[in-house]
Amino acid sequence: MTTAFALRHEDRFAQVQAVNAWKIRPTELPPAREASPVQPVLHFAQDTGIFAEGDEAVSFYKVVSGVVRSCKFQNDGRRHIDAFYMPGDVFGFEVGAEHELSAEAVTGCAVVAYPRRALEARAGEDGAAALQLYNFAMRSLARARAHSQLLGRASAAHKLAAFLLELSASKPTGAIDLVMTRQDIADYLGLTIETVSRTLSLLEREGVIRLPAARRILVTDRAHLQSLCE
Amino acid sequence: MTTAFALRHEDRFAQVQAVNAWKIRPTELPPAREASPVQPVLHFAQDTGIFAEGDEAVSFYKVVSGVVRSCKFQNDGRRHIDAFYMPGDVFGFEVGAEHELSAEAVTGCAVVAYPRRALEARAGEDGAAALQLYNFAMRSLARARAHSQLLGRASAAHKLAAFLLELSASKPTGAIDLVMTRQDIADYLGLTIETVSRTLSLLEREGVIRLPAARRILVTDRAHLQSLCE
DNA sequence: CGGATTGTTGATTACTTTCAACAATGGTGG
DNA sequence: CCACCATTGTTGAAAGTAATCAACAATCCG
Repeated sequence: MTTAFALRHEDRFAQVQAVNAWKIRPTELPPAREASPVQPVLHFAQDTGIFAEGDEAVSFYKVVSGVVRSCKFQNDGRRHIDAFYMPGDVFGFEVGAEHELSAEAVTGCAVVAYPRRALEARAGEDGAAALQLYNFAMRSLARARAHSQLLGRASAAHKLAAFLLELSASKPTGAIDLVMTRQDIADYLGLTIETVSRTLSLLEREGVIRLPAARRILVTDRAHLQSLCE
Repeated sequence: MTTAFALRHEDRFAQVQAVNAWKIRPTELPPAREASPVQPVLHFAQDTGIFAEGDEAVSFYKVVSGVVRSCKFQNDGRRHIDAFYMPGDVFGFEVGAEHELSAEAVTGCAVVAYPRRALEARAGEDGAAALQLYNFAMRSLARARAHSQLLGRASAAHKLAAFLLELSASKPTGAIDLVMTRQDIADYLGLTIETVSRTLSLLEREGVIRLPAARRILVTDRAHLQSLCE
């Protein structure tokens, strides 16, 4: 067990290092003009880091296109995914000077960086801006609470059902195109990839979903899925 | 299983109802003067509700003395405890108009209520006040993230170790006086009371802690406790 | 077409929950 | 002050669920 974890940790670490070597660092970009209402759009290739744990938290980010994950690598080699951010979502909020989580591009994606110092300075003068900042933080808080409740929930089927409902919320057709791997889902739900895979297969056998391809899920019985979340 | 859950749910529900019948509701107090820098202190007896899920979120609260828990009752009868709040902590933040969680007095306690409307209005004018509000929200966010990571962690021993370290952080002597029940701890960590009890006994047998009384824990080997959290 | 990555499935093991009984504690009234 | 009862906590045995180990299938890329 220890060996396996250690190996996984080393693998992951090596991977992260490799990624960092060629990732586009926002801190390497010319500083944004503080007064400019339009911020530059940054592009990140799939599986590249946007910022890493311990980096100075110089900016907030808004997803323009693609999907971002924020995650924490624990010393036992496990990875905890805190959240997936979809277009429109804001991420990278921090209390202190440094990022406590890493953010990585799940798919190729475009994000806008908002310089934190400028934003917080402006909030000190402009109340409306301050309230907006506050509201973004509150939204993150609501999501974090919901995630805690999801992780505290008992069964794997519950977790998967809640996750699928979250993903399909914006898709009335019930067709979900997963952009994340099984490992991503597992790390988000506190499960293993095997359990994720098995549970999806189980849901398919029960007629709740269909899996025409590994990355495509059709929700055929949303009511049943909802009943699993109760 | 369903029956057991249903029963538990009914029991809990009845209990909450009974509690609500005689709890002191902040909304029943005369409205605080908006300009007043000193807010009234509210007192709550042990196990009484401070606010309930669905209540209009009229105030934020700061703990003066005692301990508060915020929790959510799920439809399967389980209770999820989102956080414990100690003196100095602020709770009751909400994005929307209603509380998404309930807050209850773990011990007899005193809290100060800050009228939300007045505070948010003031934040619109006074940038410093707005930033303070923002910082409180951010601190809640950091805690919620840490809690997610705790719940995502695998073993019961890990969870208990992290919980004990959290509690003993402010106690250099290593003596913890628990104010919460095993059920509270279980609902906070996503475990059952039996597992909490067994795991504590296990930690005692391993010489990491001592349990001179049910509600008293002595941390005898903090390093070992920390190694369990990695 | 290989080779690597990603995903699925089976068998076994380990851990937590459940069910059950009992012990300890604390408050109340005789 | 003590006996009693309710609440809270502990422990054991059995059952259930997810993790682990392992093999294999499918997919994607160069």
